[in-house]
Order: sequence, then structure tokens, then C-alpha cells
Amino acid sequence: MDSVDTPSQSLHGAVSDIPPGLLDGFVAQEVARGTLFATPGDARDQVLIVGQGRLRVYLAGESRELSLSYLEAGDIYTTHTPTYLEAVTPCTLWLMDTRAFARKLASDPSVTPAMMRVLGRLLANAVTLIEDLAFRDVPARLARFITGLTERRGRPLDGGIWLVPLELGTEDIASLLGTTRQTVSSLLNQWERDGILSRQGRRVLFIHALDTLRRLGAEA
Amino acid sequence: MDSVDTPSQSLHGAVSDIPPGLLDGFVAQEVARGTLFATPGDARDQVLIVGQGRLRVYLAGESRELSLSYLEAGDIYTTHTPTYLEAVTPCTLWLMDTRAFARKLASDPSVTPAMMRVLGRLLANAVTLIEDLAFRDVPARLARFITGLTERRGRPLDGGIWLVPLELGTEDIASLLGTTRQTVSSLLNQWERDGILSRQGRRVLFIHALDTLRRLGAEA
DNA sequence: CGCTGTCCGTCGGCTGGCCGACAGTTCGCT
DNA sequence: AGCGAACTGTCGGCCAGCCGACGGACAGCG
Repeated sequence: MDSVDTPSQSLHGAVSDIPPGLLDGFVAQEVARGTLFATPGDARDQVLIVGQGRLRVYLAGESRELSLSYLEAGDIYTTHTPTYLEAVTPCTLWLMDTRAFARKLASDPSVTPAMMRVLGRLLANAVTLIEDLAFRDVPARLARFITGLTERRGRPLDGGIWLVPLELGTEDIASLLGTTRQTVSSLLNQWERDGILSRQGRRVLFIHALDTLRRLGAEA
Repeated sequence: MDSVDTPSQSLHGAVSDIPPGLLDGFVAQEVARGTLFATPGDARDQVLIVGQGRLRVYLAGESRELSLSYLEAGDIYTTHTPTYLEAVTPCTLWLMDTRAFARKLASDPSVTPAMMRVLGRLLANAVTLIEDLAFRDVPARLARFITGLTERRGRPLDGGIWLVPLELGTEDIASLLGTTRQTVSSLLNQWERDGILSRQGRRVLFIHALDTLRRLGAEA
């Protein structure tokens, strides 16, 4: 139910408890890894619920991409938003046409609250991302990203140290933060030299000074 | 029904035809000019519909502000979003608690489509703003802002020239675009020297080469 | 094992645009 | 008319962070 997220949280909404009957009318579809499932131009407006797998939601400019978030099992999204949607792993998706979904909502108001919550969350997260881009420099964004990860995924060890699994490469992180591979790389190594964190292989992070990171993310 | 907008459109949704009964349960409130009506911290979650006046929706950083949009008569918004909301002119607002509104939605599904449309628009606009901030440089953003204004508010004159009323100062525009007064000022004057546009007083713009502006907004 | 492709670290150069400062302009008010 | 406040234009200094480039480190694979 949780997922890899933008600095703060994520530009998607998850329904922790899928209301009974929510899936009625949805059609399952398998999607191969690497498929570009939706693009901004698409006429096809759909509501989708992720059954299995991971999808990346992103925006694309001339020569850059900005990942908004990764969707995982249980997440809801709608293609009625000018974003790209790419399957990072093979996925099972539950799909429904937006129009049909609207009809469903009208006839069965019990689904409405869940949907509103999801949309509200989407919106709040989008606003938070705007805030990040507009007001915070890259170190602050990266620090917030890491503290967020730690809070959500980290496991505390002895001495205030946290173990944080990391399934994203430098490039992926950069894309989430709206910066470049190089900048992320040097910051991370700088912080490692400063003793704020350390790494073991490419998929594990140890956070030694979470408070320092919090401070870095708060200022600026 | 239209309003002063962000580069593309605006981070709000307007209900062109307020469905009959939508206003049931809303309470009117007068708000004096300059009032800070809502802040990110507020516990008070409300849905509001603007009856009269103008409100500015914005985010605030340490030393900067980013305006997301201006709300005008007919616009719907919800404070359930971490933004500031300030009355730029005296306003009449229709208010309703979010919880109560949710109940209303549940009992009267006919309002749902309107609400979904509004939320969807809000979201799409937020995404567009993110795109602008992440991918486009200031000249492109400003160009898009102006072409947008022209399309929505401009009146065509002879010879492909457009007259565009402008009720925003340099500073206000800068805040909408996430840049500074100085940068906007120099760009505008540069473009005036280039013959792309001209100005008459502080509230009127003449666009001479809309196509050039479009090109400036598209590239980068 | 080697080989090849992908990922990561680091450096220097370059620049968009922020910031502070200040002078000139316009507007509203009395 | 005349003053003060608010808005606008312009300049130079400065720096965060992008970009290109390149070498080293890990894989997976035959």
C-alpha cells in the first residue's frame, strides 16, 4: 500500500480499505514491463487501480523527465491528467472508463467519499511538489526525500541509526526531485563524508544523523 | 466566470452552470479586503464558492510567494489544500464545512459530477504548473502567460494586433510565474523593443506578434 | 572468468536568473 | 497643484546547479 514517493509524499492516492463493490465494473488488464500505458495526448480517459506491479507517473519536457511518483498495488490513478504512465514492472491493472465511473458514482454514492479522498490527496501532493520546486533548493529536496523514505521505510537500528532500503538509482531519484544525476550523486557523497549517512552496496542506506537531514530539509 | 490565470489556465475550477441546489446548505460570509482567509495550518476544512470579489491563492516560502491563481465570482475552491487564501478585494463567499459537504454529496449524488469536474480541473492545472516550473525557463513561462491572457481576454484589432487588458502589476505577474519583478520587467521591455508588443499605461497591452510569443512559449 | 553494458563519482566551465541598489515614473490624495 | 507612496526600469555582482566529459566500479552473461 505504500510506495516510492516524491519528497513529501506522492502524487497519487491509495485507498487503504478498498470499499466493497469499488471494483465492480472494472476490467482487468495485463501490461508488459516497459509499456507506455498513457500519454498526455490520450483521448481515452480512464480510472485505474493497480492490482500488481509498479508504474511510473511522469512529465516529460524536451530533454528531461520529471517523475511525479511511482504507483504500486492498491493505488488509484486517473489518466485524466496530462501525464505519462509507464509500467516499470509487469502490471495487472483494473480499468474503467471515466464516464462509466462517473455514472457509477452517481448511482452508488457510497464510493464517493473514497474517491474524493483520493482526489484531495492527489491535489495536496501536487501542491506540495510545486512548493518544493518553487521554494527549496536541491539539497533541501533531497534531504526531505530521504527523511520521508526513512520515516516510511526505514528500520531503526542501535544508536539512532536507521537502515533504509533503496530500490531507486541515482538517476531515478534525480528525476523525482527535478534535478540531475550528478547533483544527487555529489550531495550523497558529500553527506557520506560528513558522516550523515553511509551506504552498503547500491540498495541500502544507513542514516546516521536523521535530525541533521531534517534540518537540511526544513531550512532554505 | 473567467479569471486571471496562471500561465496555462488556473489552479481552480469554475462551475459555469451552478447546478440548482448546489448552494443549499452554504452560508454566506462577507470578507474585508486584505483578509488572510485561510492558511495551510488551518484545521477548518471548508468548501467555498465565490459570490463576489477576488481572492488570491498562493503558497509562501521563507522570503517568496508563489501565486497559484486568482479566484473570482463563480469559482469553487476548498481550503483542504495547503495554500494561503487572501481577499484581494472585498468578497462575498458561500461557505460549507467539508464534512457537511461530503454528506451532502452522499445524499444528493447529482452534485457529484460538478464536483469531480472541478477537482479534476484543479489537478490538471496543478500538473501544468509543475510542468512549467520544471521544464520551462522564465521567458517561456511569461510568453505562455501572455498568450493565454490574449486568448482569453484579448480583443482583436486591425492588422493582427490584439488589445489585452491587464489588471496585474509586474510584481503580481512575477509571483504567478515563480520569478521576480525585475526579470519580468526586463523581458517585457525587451519584447517591447523587439516590437512584439507595446504598452499603453499600466493596464493595457497590445500584442503585435502573437505567433512569435507562441513560439517563445513552445520552445525550451 | 573476461567482456560488455549500465551505473556511479567527480571535475570545470558556463549561465539563467536572483538579489540589492537606485533612479525615474505614475498614481492617488488632500 | 504638490507630496508621498507605490510601482517600474536597469545595472552589476554573484552563485546554484546544469551540462559534457571521462574514468572507475559493478554487475550479468556467454
